[in-house]
Amino acid sequence: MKLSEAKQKFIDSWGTFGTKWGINRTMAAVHGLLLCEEQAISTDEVMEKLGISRGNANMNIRALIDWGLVKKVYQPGERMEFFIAEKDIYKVAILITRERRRRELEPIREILKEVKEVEDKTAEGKQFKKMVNEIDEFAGFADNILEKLTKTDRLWMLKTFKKIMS
Amino acid sequence: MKLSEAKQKFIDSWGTFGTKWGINRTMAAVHGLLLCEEQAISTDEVMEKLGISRGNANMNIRALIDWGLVKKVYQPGERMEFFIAEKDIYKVAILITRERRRRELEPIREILKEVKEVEDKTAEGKQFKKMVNEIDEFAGFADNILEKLTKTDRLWMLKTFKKIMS
DNA sequence: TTGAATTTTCAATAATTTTTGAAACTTTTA
DNA sequence: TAAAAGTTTCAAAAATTATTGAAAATTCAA
Repeated sequence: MKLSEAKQKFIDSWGTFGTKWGINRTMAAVHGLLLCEEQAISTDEVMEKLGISRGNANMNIRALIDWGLVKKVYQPGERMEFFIAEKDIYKVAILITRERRRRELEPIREILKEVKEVEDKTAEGKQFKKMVNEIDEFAGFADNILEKLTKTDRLWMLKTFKKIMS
Repeated sequence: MKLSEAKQKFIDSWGTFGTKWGINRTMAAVHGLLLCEEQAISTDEVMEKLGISRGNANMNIRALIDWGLVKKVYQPGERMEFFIAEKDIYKVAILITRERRRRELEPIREILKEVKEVEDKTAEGKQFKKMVNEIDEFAGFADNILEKLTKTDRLWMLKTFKKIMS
């Protein structure tokens, strides 16, 4: 396999992978492209390499910046903005996990908290409360782990891994 | 909040939550509904309670069965099929994690394995390989943890939790 | 067997999500 | 300050994904 072919395959797959994680295909493809590029590249290069419009490129680059996965850099003498991806995959994983926790776990916990307060003494009501409580307890468990995981560094992660495996 | 209102809110939110996890809204809503029901219910009840068509109800119930989240049961004297959800939230989490690992992590690892084999001695090629290798190493780390997590039970999970937190 | 009850399939339609591209806006240079 | 260079916005269009509903297939009781 040639390098250009391998890069293409990686970028496409990263895009497809993104869709399964609730991220849109193009955002993930832009991320994949930037992971492949050692140097910062411009919006025009992203547009050209992925064959997408300026608006689309701009929006998805901004989204990646919001997630903390991409940084804006300026080239000396250049007026244009250039972009570079965080390459440390542990940091990438932490950033993604942190954002997903915030966007997915927190909202559901709020809902669970609300519906737990239901006033109902019937058997049906008790069963519902029990079910909701168990989900919330589990969500708390997951939340704690994710918080620890995302507040830490590679070393802690490796240590934890060893602990778990022992 | 009344019980019916709380259930409705829970079901709707579970549906929305699903969309963020790459599951379609209706599949998650059917799951939410079944989590609320102590007894097994029929396709017709699912259709009626969620206001969806027979085809839609059928497809999403089958999908939930594929994931192992729902079981088909027969009521004595009834020809119709009834469905009941797994209520143990730890088991639910394990089933979902197992399925997502299979659908999301495995395919990307296969791609990484392929693109790692690129023949290229240039600096650019080396950098690409290094990047892909790091991702694959991390994916392996995640894979191991998920495998352990999903091959085990609630007790192991709690023990692990304590280990991590200490 | 037969046929009524039930489940499944899938082409057509609807709903949702993504993308485009040009206008508006902002920043920088001359 | 003017205008060129670059960035952002967003309504309309395109693409994708989900849903319907009726026909086909299956199951089961008689």
